[in-house]
Amino acid sequence: MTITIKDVAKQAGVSHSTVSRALHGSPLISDETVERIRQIAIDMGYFPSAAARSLKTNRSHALGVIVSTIDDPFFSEILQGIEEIAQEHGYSMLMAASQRDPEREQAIVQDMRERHVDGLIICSASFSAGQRRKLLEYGIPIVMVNNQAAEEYRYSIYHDDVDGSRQVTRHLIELGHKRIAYLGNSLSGRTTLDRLTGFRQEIESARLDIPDDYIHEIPGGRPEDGLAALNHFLDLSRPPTALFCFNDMLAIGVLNGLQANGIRVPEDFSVAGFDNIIFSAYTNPPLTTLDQPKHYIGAEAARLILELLEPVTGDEISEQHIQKLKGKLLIRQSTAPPNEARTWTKK
Amino acid sequence: MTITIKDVAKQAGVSHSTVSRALHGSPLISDETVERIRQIAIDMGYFPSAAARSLKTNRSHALGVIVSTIDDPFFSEILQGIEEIAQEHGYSMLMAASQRDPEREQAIVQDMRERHVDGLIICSASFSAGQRRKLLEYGIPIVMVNNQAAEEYRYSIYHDDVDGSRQVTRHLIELGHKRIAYLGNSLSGRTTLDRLTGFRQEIESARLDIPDDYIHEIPGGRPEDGLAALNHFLDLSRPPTALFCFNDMLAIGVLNGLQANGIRVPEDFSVAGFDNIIFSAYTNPPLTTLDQPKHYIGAEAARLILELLEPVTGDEISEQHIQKLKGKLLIRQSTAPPNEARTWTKK
DNA sequence: ATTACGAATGCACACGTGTGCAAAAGGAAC
DNA sequence: GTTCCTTTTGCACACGTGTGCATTCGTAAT
Repeated sequence: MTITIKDVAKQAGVSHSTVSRALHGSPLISDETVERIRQIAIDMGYFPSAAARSLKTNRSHALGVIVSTIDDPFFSEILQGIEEIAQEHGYSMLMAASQRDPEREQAIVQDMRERHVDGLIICSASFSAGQRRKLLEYGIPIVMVNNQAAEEYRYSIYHDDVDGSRQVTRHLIELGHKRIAYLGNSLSGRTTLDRLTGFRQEIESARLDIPDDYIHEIPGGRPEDGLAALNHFLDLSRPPTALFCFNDMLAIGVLNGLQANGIRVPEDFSVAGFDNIIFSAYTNPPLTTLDQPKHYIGAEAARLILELLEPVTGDEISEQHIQKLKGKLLIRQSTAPPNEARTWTKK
Repeated sequence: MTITIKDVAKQAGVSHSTVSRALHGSPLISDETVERIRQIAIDMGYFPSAAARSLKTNRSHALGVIVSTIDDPFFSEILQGIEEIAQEHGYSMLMAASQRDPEREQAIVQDMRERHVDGLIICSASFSAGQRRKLLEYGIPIVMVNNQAAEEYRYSIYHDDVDGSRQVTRHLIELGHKRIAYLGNSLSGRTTLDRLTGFRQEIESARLDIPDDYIHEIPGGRPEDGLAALNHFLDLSRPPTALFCFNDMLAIGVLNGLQANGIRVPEDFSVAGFDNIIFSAYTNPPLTTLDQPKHYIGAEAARLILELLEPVTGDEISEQHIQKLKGKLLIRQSTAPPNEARTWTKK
């Protein structure tokens, strides 16, 4: 038996409207009645029904979060940032993973609409344009995080991948490397393209000449993918002396493969990653990478969407808010000046 | 303007009840009307309001998931397992992180009640008995995952940590180690105790004698904690030859610290972990650990709670369902026979 | 005593859906 | 045509809240 606002009203000898107002701290109700009703409500163990409230107010006080996959340490940290801010502001988090499957994506969007989430944060590199249109049409505020079509949305938070990539590449060049390769993840859409662009810009401005097969893209971004992709570079007649990986997970796999082949890092070969996930500080050797402010990105996304929902008076909500965050190069021990003499042979 | 069931009814020239029934495939409505109404609903872009439905039916079709922290690769994989099953059955996932903070925990429980989640999965080593009582009293089905008080709940899925721990310890003993230490995480409540128990059982049955300071507990389970804790063991006058860590993250930190001290693994020192998180295959050397079926644990938890909500006819729901899953020892390269002669000195 | 007025409270409806029950419609049998 | 049964549909209420408006009460001013 759920106990409702009416039960409290009966107990207090007032109407249910009075109770409703009292619990909301309406100035229409005298302080003493407010206190009296509050106490009775607590004593009776009353708690409001989110469903009823939502039905009446058209607000769910819930944020939808769509992610491509949960068990990726990169997204995890973003999620953590989102969750903290949401909870702090009394919002709940409805989470779903699309697994890059269009059907799932559609089902999720449908569900978010039915559940009337107040706002939506999408942390997925790719997201169907059709679904996006549906959501906009329906008028639900969306904040995109690190999306490939970031500028096409009104509200978007993303990391400046071009800049980050240039920082890493410049670092490798400054170490003296001339044969630098890039390993991308083709599933990541524009993210990998941006990083490739930054890479190319620096290569070009240093007037280096990079053969086509120094740029290699694979459909995946996990350690095992990096491990498998390493052979492509090692098998080249003139292999690179440094490899810049799309993300840390790939880099971790690469480090592993190099180790297995007896190739010393960084003496014989330099490796750099991107993201600075928690483990990159503990690889052997610790990984040079770009520290992307993941937690902050998540928190900012949450703050932005909340701002859209509850505009602070005086604070103008701009028509468009696109925030581009810059990361910081983190030099650890996986990069060093090149050893021009090839000292290793593939096992 | 949201379009409702009534709008559809008007358009179709029937009453809203007919529409409601048609959309639910009620046998009371003729097939042709069902089809006609379905089509109209689609054309008008109608979609039901979860709030209204939930208010009326007292079911939210949402599962609550409480986790102590999101950005832990161990929990991530469990979450992934839960999400897949939930989505498959048309349930949404309401997620919240307690951060081991009692206040947050209470706020979350309150919120889950208000939102009327149909069932709750709690993946948190510790969970306040008070909150638990509240939830039970309110009649909301709970499945505990890897909780320290697993047997006190009616429904619980957990990993047999004692058994797993024995497998790991036995492995170390069989390698010939006699000076084996255990590094625990005091924040993990019974989980660490179980692993310690398993450890002790094997030590005892092998008639080994372990000094008290070979057992060390710290309040944390991340790489940096393991790194910091390593000194405790290295500073002993008679240090161990093998260290069994509460989890892989600690072990990763330990490996790092050993590396920094120039202590070779596994030649000079053996290290074993627990959980088999994704990175433990890529440490240097790859980590010997206990493979806990994380994804499966999550999926089973979701299946169990769904079974409680939608009992399959004929399938008796037992009064209590406690599932104890066993993991498998995964021998990699971080463990080897001991080197009795101490070959290293702490830096 | 009457009027005026502000403070406090209750009435009644709405939000969008589901469902028991009555009613209507359509045949079929007499 | 009447009766009876089956199939299909509509009426009306309920779920738990929030809120505009009317109402009541108490008090002060006239």
